[in-house]
This record gives sequence, structure tokens and C-alpha cells, in this order.
Amino acid sequence: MSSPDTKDRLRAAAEVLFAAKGFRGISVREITDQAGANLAAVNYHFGSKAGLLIQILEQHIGELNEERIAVLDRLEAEAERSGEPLKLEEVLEAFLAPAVRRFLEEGGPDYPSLLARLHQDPTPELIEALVRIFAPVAERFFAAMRPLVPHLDDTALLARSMFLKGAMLHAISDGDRLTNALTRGEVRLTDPDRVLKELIAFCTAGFNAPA
Amino acid sequence: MSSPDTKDRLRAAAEVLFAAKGFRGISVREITDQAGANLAAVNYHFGSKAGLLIQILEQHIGELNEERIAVLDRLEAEAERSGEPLKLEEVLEAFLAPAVRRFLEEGGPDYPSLLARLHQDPTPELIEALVRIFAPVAERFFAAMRPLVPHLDDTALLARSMFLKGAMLHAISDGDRLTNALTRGEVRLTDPDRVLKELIAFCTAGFNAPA
DNA sequence: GCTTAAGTCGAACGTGCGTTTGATACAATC
DNA sequence: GATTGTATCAAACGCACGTTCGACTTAAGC
Repeated sequence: MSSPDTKDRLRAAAEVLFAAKGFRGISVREITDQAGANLAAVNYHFGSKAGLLIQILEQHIGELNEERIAVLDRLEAEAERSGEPLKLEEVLEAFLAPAVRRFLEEGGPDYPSLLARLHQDPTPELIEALVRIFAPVAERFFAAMRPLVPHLDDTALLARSMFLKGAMLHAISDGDRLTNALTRGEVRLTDPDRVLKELIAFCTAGFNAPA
Repeated sequence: MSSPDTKDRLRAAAEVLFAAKGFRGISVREITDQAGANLAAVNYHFGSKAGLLIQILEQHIGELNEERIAVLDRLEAEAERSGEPLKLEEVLEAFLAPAVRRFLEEGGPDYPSLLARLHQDPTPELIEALVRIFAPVAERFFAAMRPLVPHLDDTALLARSMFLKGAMLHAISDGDRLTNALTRGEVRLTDPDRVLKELIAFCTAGFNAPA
């Protein structure tokens, strides 16, 4: 019958479902049911289930990373114009805020949660796609950070970058379900702006800490 | 018949395999093959695949958490005797070191990696078990931390604890595979003592950062 | 009006999974 | 020596999965 947007509906449904339950946690049948499409549609339009995921990643995480780099570009231009050096805190915010902000858009699916899952749920095909998607932004921020932490050698910078990534992914994903369960819900971390503020403060201090 | 230790061999094999590829990533058949046991042995001895995992968790993570609490007990006793207050850095080390140290025991399976995966790969049954296992150590450390960070309210303390957990799990698991891939292997994070040192420095500064 | 290509459909394929079953072996118990 | 409970085994069960197939529908190009 050709609703001409079957492909879009599949993408939209898969975004939500993958984000909610991860790649392995969602079946092709669930996606096609949700999208009101035939079971065979995913393989017809995207080649495979993994192909569908990769296309979603390229689109949304690509946008996310473009935003990160745009903010960093702006910061560096301002710094050059004013003659003042970049501030570590600003660079970290440029990296963290776009991700956390997207997470807080209620109603929308949380790609970061999906990403967090993918980090732990690797397929060679997906890992290769992730590297391709993230390499530019990683190199860009690594270079920007380097002069801001002269007290750290490369190993320390890499290690602390890894900590930042882990903290961000964990905060952004459903990872705090266990945290909430452990505190018996007495304290709730529902305000993403608050989480972002704490995350920036935590990581800025972490990078500034002596070696 | 009856090698009387079939149950132990199953446990040992499952530890290694679960740690390497996660709960969903390993089949019962792989476990029984590795252990030289019959396919039905897992269900006979542990009731189910999940039952096997939970038993492993209770044993090894239980030991890990006992060690954490023992170190903290010792620190608090010393502090009381000397009249000096506990140091934040010491408390964090008490929490982090046992986990990272176990991770570095080469040859042994890395339970932390398994744990990191479980955080992202939840089954109600497993979540319940995780909460049961971690509740005591979480409450204990939360109480110990509380007076050491008077500048933080409960929300900030919880958020930063979550960051610490995320950073630790990410560092400890295979999560840095992507990090390494992104840096094209130019910098390697192979020394666990170094990682632990950086992690303690990073998180201590992070908790000390003003609100 | 025929041809072609794209899209959709129901149905099936083949595989791997966790689990269950029923038979069998082997001690220990009485 | 029969009985009982524990352990192991080969085999199968039932299910869900990703993928493929072939027929059918539709719309555009000639």
C-alpha cells in the first residue's frame, strides 16, 4: 500500500524502543508492530536490524556531536578575540550539556541511554560504527583539553576523560535505577539541570586535581 | 560417575564466561561445555541460569563488600582513637580499591566487568538480587561520607556518588575499549594501580568541589 | 497498455535458546 | 538385597529470534 513513510515510522519506533531496552532487548517484531509495518520491512529498508540501529546512531549522535563541536568552536573564537584563555569548565560544559540537555527533553527518546547500553553490549559492526561516529569529536575535545590541564600527562588525561565519560553515561542512562533503589527513593535525581550542574562541578574539579 | 564437584566447575566456568560476555551473551550450553558437564546440570544444581548468576554474585560481590566495610571499620576505629577526623580520600579508597584491585588480579575473572554489564542489562530478578547485595555497603558508605562533605546537600551527595559509581564501573569494565579505539591505541591504560590513583584523585576533588 | 521498479504482505526457514523429561547409574540406608 | 535419594545423561520440547522468499499491489515510464 505504500504509506510512503514506512521507513520513517520504523526509525521513529526503533529509536524509542532501542533507547528503552537496548539493542538486544528489542526484537524486530516489536519494532515493526509499533510502527504498524510488516515484519520484513526492517530488512527491506535497512538491510538488517543492526543497519537500522546504525542509521539511527549516525543521525542523532551525529547531530549531538555537531552541536558539541559548534559550541567549542564558538568558545575558541571568543577566547581568541578576547585574548583570554579557554576555561576548562566551559569546555566540559560544551561536551556535557548537549548530551544531558537532550536527555532531559521529556517525551523524546533518550539516545544517551541507548549509547550507554551499547558501550556494554558490543558487536564488532556496532563498535566500528561508534568509533566512526565519535572519532572527530573525541579528537577535537582532546586537543582542546590538552593545554588546559598542563599538570596531567597523556595517561592521566585519558584516564580522567574515561571517568568523565563513565560518569556521564551512568548519570544519563537508567543506571541510577539501582542508586534510587538503594536509597529507597528518599532522594530523587529528577532534575536534569541539577544533574548537569553537579556533573560539571564534579568533573572540573576532577580534572584540576593534581596528578 | 559423579565428579562430586560438578557444581563448583559450573560456578567457575560461569564466572569467567559471564564476566567476559555478560549474562545474555553467554548460553547455558557454553557454560556446561566449558565445565565438562551435561546441559541439564545448570538447571539441576541452580534451578535456572539466573539462579547460577545470582549465586556467583552473592559469593564474590559479597566478599568484595565485606572487604570494603572492613577497611572502613578500621579507618573509623583509627580515627576515633587518634581523635582526628576521617579523610574523604581514605573513605573513597576504601570503597574503590577493593574493586579495582580485584580487577587487576590477572588470570582471574573480572566480576566488576560483569557488574558493569548487569547495570545495563536488567532483569527484575537480578535487580532485586543486586539491591539485596549492595544495600548494606551503600548505606554504610553513605553514612560515612555524609559528615565529610558538609557543603553538599543530600541531592548533591547522591548525584556525585552516582558519578563515582559510573566512573568506576566504566573504568573497570571493558568500557575503555572504545576510548582506546578512539585514541588509536597511542595511549594505553593498562596499569590498574595508576587507574586507581587517578580515580581516587579525580573523585576526591569532585566531592570536594563547592556546590 | 505493457513494462519496470519499489513497496508491502503473509508465510516460512533455520537457528539458538532455556528448560524439562525420563532413563540410568550409583551410593548409602534399612 | 531391596529401597531411596542424588547425580548424570541423551534427547527433546516449545519458543523467540533475524532473516528470506515469493506472490501481490501500486505507480511511473515508455
